[in-house]
Amino acid sequence: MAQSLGIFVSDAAACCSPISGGALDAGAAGRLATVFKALGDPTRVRLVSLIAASDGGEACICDLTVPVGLSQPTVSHHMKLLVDAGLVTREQRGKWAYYAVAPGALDALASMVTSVAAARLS
Amino acid sequence: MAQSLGIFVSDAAACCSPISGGALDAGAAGRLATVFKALGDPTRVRLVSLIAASDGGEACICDLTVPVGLSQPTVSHHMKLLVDAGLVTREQRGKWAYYAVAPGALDALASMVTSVAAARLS
DNA sequence: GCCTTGCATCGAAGTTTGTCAATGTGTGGC
DNA sequence: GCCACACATTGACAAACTTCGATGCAAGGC
Repeated sequence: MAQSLGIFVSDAAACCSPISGGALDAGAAGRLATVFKALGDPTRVRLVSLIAASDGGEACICDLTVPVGLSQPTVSHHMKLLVDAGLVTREQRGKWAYYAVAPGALDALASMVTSVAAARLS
Repeated sequence: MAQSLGIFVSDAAACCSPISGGALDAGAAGRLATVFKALGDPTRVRLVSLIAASDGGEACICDLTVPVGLSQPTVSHHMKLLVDAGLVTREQRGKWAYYAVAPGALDALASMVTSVAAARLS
């Protein structure tokens, strides 16, 4: 699942599904839903937002537990889901693991949403 | 919940949260997550896409059960979630209930996503 | 080598979600 | 009035999700 972002970025580039008359096929819908599901929890929306707004655009787990008010294992679990969805990257530097919003991931998501909306005008 | 769309549209207009240094507050994150959760299922992504791509931009339940391969009560349940999230509108005309993508909902969602991404550059 | 620190993983409990069959509700045609 | 049709609601059940405490693992400091 770690590459779902990669896949849906290229889908956004290809734009609009193959045969089904403008509607997304089951595969594209499934990959899109995976990303939406990753953002379908207030805590994870908060985490992405905190990371994006944080200094240098990156943060470690210890920076995030206090703002969201959850235990370290729980935050770690949420971060894993976000990484698996391709929304966030993880980089280990020494003892710390630095998380950052995956470059282009949110923009790609936004353009997928827009392209579904645009199907209404075709 | 029927007005979560309305709320988050105005949030998009106001753009970017109040105090927390660019990060979304819990309320905004919760409302955003509600919409994402509604799209966090392959079936519902498919339904929105089918409606958006369908003729006239609207469809009734009976048009949707076959493409998604689920029972009528299940599709009806999914549509209720989408309406509650403010992504889809419902209009009863005679025996049929016509569903359409809520005007501006997807665009508002896309711009919310973009604005979170933009927090990284502040 | 040993202890501390930051994070991941495991196992478990409680809640939520997706799905269906069965049933209810309202509209239109006869 | 009665029947057929389109859709919503209810009740039930399995699967998935969220959360935690406990434990494991790797890196750094002494």
